[in-house]
Amino acid sequence: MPKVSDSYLETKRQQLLDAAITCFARNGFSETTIEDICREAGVSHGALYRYFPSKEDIIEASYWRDRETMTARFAAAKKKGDTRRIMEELFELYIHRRDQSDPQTQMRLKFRVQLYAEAARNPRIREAHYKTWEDFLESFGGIVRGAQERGEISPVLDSEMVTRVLMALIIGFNVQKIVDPSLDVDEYAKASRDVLFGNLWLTRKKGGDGNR
Amino acid sequence: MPKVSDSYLETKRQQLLDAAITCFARNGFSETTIEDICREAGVSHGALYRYFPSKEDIIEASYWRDRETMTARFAAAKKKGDTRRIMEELFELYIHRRDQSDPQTQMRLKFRVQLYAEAARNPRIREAHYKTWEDFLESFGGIVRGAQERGEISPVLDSEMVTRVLMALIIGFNVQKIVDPSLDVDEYAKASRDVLFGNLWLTRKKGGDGNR
Amino acid sequence: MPKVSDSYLETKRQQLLDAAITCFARNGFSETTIEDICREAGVSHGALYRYFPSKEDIIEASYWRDRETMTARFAAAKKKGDTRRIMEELFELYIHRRDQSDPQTQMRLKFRVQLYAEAARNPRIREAHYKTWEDFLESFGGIVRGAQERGEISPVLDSEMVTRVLMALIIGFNVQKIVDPSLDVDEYAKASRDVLFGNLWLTRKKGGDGNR
Amino acid sequence: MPKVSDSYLETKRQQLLDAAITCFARNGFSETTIEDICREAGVSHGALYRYFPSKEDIIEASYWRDRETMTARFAAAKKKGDTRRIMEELFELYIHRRDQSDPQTQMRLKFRVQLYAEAARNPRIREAHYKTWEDFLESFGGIVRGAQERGEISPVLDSEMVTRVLMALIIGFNVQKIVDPSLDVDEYAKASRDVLFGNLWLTRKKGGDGNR
DNA sequence: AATGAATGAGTTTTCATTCAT
DNA sequence: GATGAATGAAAACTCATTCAT
Repeated sequence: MPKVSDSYLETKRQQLLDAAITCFARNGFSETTIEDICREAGVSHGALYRYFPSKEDIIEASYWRDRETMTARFAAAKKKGDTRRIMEELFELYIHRRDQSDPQTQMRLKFRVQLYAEAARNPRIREAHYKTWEDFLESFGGIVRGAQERGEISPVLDSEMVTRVLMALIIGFNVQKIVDPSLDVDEYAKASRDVLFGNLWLTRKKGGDGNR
Repeated sequence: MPKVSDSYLETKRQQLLDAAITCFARNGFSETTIEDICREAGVSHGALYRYFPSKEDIIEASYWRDRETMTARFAAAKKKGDTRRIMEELFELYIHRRDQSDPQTQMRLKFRVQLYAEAARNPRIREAHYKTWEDFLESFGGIVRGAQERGEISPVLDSEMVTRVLMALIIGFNVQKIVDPSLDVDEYAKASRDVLFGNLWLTRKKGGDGNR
Repeated sequence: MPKVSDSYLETKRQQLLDAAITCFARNGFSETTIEDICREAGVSHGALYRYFPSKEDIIEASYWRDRETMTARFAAAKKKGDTRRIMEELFELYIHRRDQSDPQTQMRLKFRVQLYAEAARNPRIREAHYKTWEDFLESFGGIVRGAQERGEISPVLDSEMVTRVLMALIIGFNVQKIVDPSLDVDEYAKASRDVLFGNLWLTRKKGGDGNR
Repeated sequence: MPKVSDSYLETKRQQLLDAAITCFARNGFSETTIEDICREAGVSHGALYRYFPSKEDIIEASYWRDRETMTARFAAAKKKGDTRRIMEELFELYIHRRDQSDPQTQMRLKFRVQLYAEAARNPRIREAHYKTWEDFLESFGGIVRGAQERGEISPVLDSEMVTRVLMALIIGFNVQKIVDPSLDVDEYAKASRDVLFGNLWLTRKKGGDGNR
């Protein structure tokens, strides 16, 4: 038996995880069987167990596999110019505005909604998620704080909470897109920007209330 | 036992649904067994099948049971004064600001996140959700349109999309609260209001961009 | 609570048995639920258990209920004139030639086929059946023996076996009628009589072989 | 275990069917559990479901498995010489005269009686049975018609109905043998032949009645 | 390394029977 | 006497995991 190269093993592992993500997105974690994943990946039962010791581990590994994509995108976005541009860029990236019609994109959105639910009952996933979001809050919060220091963003606002609002806009889009796939990403993005950039209200009576 | 009153049967049915919602919130739909629900409700599984023909039906009925609470709250909120008040009120209601520490509230939030995931794979739940949200978009959209006519809200904004942004803020809070239960509802609500009421940016350069 | 009359109880019992026979004929013993019988009879679960201690007892009682009909018919047939007439009469009666199109008749045939199968696994039913057929073999065997003494039927034949052949013609019709409901009872009866009365073969070469 | 040969799988399937037939013969279709079959075959119930998708399918497959034996025997019998010989041969074969004491034979008879009952409520089994018997009626009916053309059998008789009478003698024996296992196959076969070959009645007065 | 046959714990569901009212 | 709510044992079937080849 020849020892196969590590890269071969790694590639196969990634393929299995991609198959798993596809299945999990389609049918949720619990309703996806090992059989489903093997069929999707075109391997046998036994083979899968050489790469992952249990279904539980596949679920967790699929989380990290998906996260790779996300963090890579964020790192790229951070290099963009000013805060407003970064915010727009991020939004752009996370709701996949440019490739909304791509089935892969739809699938990823579904996968993430499954993750939200899984986080509610699976401590490992919850903790992983927690860590990821903590990092994001820290990282993006820093950008907000920079903007506050430069006098662009109101200093009375909590930078973490502002980040959370941005995240909510992304998460909330994902969920709504699943319930109504006809939801137009561009229209949503436009309305989100209008709200974020203060173009919602014409009148400003009692406008300061919220901040005091 | 002999023939009992209809109200007894109805009460029992509601108790079973409440037990089901508790279990579903705790462990998701698929990972909750009929046995779990019966244990929670303190009945035998044979008894449960007198009230619901299948697990699938319990899932759907639990959706409608939860929806009752939501729509009742919304109807009450609508009676409030001006648009801004309604918006605040709604937000207040849906993120349960007043009873955040109540275990029931936490449980309901979890239940709804499970529903989002279930909607992604269960057509019945997706359609029910779709209908509910369609009604809400229509209803709250009307309030926004009223505000636009009165010159409070910018007429260039799409009333439905504004509603969707509001919904996203609620949904996104739910999801984040689950991953990080220490997330403070008041701080989040304050940041959300600031964003909604245009207090995010101090500078207004290129302020019209968002609407172009 | 007034004591109801015995005849009321007896009538109700018979009604329950008739409902049971209908259900058993339709779906077999095992596949018929107590619920089915109660629905057919229009009574509640609990009521049925006042009349029969268990499903097993209903099965056995249904056997005896059906047997009543059969023995009554046989007693009547026996009074007919000569052997050949009795044989024809019997045949007539058991395959219900006169009321073949009656749904009740079809149902009874089906019920009896279920009984044959039940006898194979249920000692109580097998023994009851055994006793009934033993009586019939004895009774009809006597008629055959009478005919043998009078020189009508060949004395070398075993009277019991001749009876068994007659029974086989009846049982075999029942079974075939179930598999093919279009099977015509008159044509079958005619062919049976032809065979019984020796009109099958024109040639009689080696005719004595069978008796050797 | 790795991929095993197709013949291994086929053999195992046949073993499972033979185990199923044994159980069905012993206890009927409905009263036989999957567990019973697995115990009889010495496999786990998980294994059984690799070969058959449902109990329903096992029932149907057991029908075809049993039919193989029957049709093989009939094909052999058909090669025998003249009609009378074929008729005797067939009779011989179907009532298993030569191996009456073999437990396997007893079991097969019981299995067939269960099939008769199952045909009454299971359309798949009824239709399969119908087809099998239709083929037999056609095939054996041809032999009868041949004998009629050669002047051996009365031309006024319907060849199909004559076949049905023969089938009834076989079916009726099966059923009676189950209720009374001491029923002697040789004595029954002898009486049957006597009847078939016209040795029942000595007197022929009114002998033609049956045919008019 | 891969295969897929086998296992058995666990799931949903049914149903005969009991018994409080 | 009748009702029907409740029980719980048992059934069919699924599926993660193991392991012989």
